[in-house]
Amino acid sequence: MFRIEQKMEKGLGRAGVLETPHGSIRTPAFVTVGTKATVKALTPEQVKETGSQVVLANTYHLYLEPGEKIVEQGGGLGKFMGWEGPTMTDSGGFQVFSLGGGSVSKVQKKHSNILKNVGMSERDEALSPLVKIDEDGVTFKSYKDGSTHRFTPERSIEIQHAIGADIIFAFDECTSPTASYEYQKEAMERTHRWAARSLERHRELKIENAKLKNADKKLSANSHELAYSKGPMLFGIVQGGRFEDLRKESARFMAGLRIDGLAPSERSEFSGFGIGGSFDKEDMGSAVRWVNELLPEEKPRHLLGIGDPLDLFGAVENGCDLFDCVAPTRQARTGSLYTRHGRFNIENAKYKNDFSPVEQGCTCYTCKHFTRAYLAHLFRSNEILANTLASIHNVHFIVNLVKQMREGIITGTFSRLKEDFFASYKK
RNA sequence: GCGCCGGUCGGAUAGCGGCUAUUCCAGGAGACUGUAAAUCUCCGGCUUUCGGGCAUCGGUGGUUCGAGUCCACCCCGGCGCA
Repeated sequence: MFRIEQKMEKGLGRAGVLETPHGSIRTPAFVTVGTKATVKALTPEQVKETGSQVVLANTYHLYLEPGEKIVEQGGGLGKFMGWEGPTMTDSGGFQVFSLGGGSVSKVQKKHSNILKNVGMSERDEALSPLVKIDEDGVTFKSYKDGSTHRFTPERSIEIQHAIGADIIFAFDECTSPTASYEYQKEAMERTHRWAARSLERHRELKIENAKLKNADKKLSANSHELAYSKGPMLFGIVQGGRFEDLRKESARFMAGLRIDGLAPSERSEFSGFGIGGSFDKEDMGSAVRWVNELLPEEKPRHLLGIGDPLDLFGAVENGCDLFDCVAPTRQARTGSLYTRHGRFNIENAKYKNDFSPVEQGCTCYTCKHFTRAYLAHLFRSNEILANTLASIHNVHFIVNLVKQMREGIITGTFSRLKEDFFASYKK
């Protein structure tokens, strides 16, 4: 299922291949985000042309609209959205944070003011308008109409099975970076209990599904195992915030979690791991290392929600295989474009008459056909093509940056790639 | 020439005697890390010792403790009548 092709000589980085029913993913890989079963502003064909191998959608959004049953009836996530490659769904755990009020980034720069307010966050979250957490699960108020909905680990897994992605995630609580140690620990332990429940429900659904298939096709007992082995891969999510002991505790827990069934084939454990929650910008790499040193080497690791170019280097060399992030697409739509010299805002006055491409030498469709002046015009006149062309460039940039890191690992030139990039990329 | 209506930031507007002149657009800049995001924030006259201070509603006078708001005249625009 996951095969390591090449390991870095020093560091935890590795290049591998993750097999899914919808094709293989060559890792490290950037996963393009398509929350509502669409990568905003892009057709699946355009997504493919950026080099994206896999798309991640969101359980909570699809549950609210159009409803997981519709996606299921539509043939599952990939077929429904017209994407032929591998797919993933996030569990909805991130919405515990993002709908939890406040406008705090989950990645914090050290010494930022927000960290000085430690202790307020539990209260903030408790008082938040859209989310309420208890031991059993989370009560959400729909961001669309204010109606109340409830997610438990079991429910999230059921919905994800219905949505039908190749890789799904355990239901977790993504905490705020302002959370105190005490709260972070409490939330992490709850996430561990939810992980066990996610895994158990996942196992049940796979058995049910296998029995259904067997009954249908009158297959032999032997093929029971075959059918059972299909179905989505479930990744557990390591939490623990920015605290080393919690991160390590969480990694050990997730790595060791397994549920025994009646038959050996019914034993269940995670197929891979997500690394979630909040980080300090400055030592994200080491936070990831704490975790990856403890996770089993032979399983893939997905660093959730990280996509800043500089962060990606640190994560790759510390053993992460997959990344997803809304930044390339969101920033594209707000006029912020990546180049190897840094990011710039195409709406700035100086680009009105700049007839060079977004990035010299870039091979993306946008750079091959259009100028900065044209994009600036599209953005200023609010034309929807602006979003498309900008998204094509940004996604292409990030996807190919990670692809270059993969090649760097294979050819032993990762360090030089990193040095060169850090030298030219201005934050 | 007479009558009516109107003149508030680059444009469009709110304001019917009292606090810091409203909002939208355009303009300038910034933010964005598992998407409540084609979103959000800030700026916009002069001056400052960075606490603030001083201006400002076509113009000039006036009434009033206090005027963008009321009055008079003037300037400009629109409409109507000659």
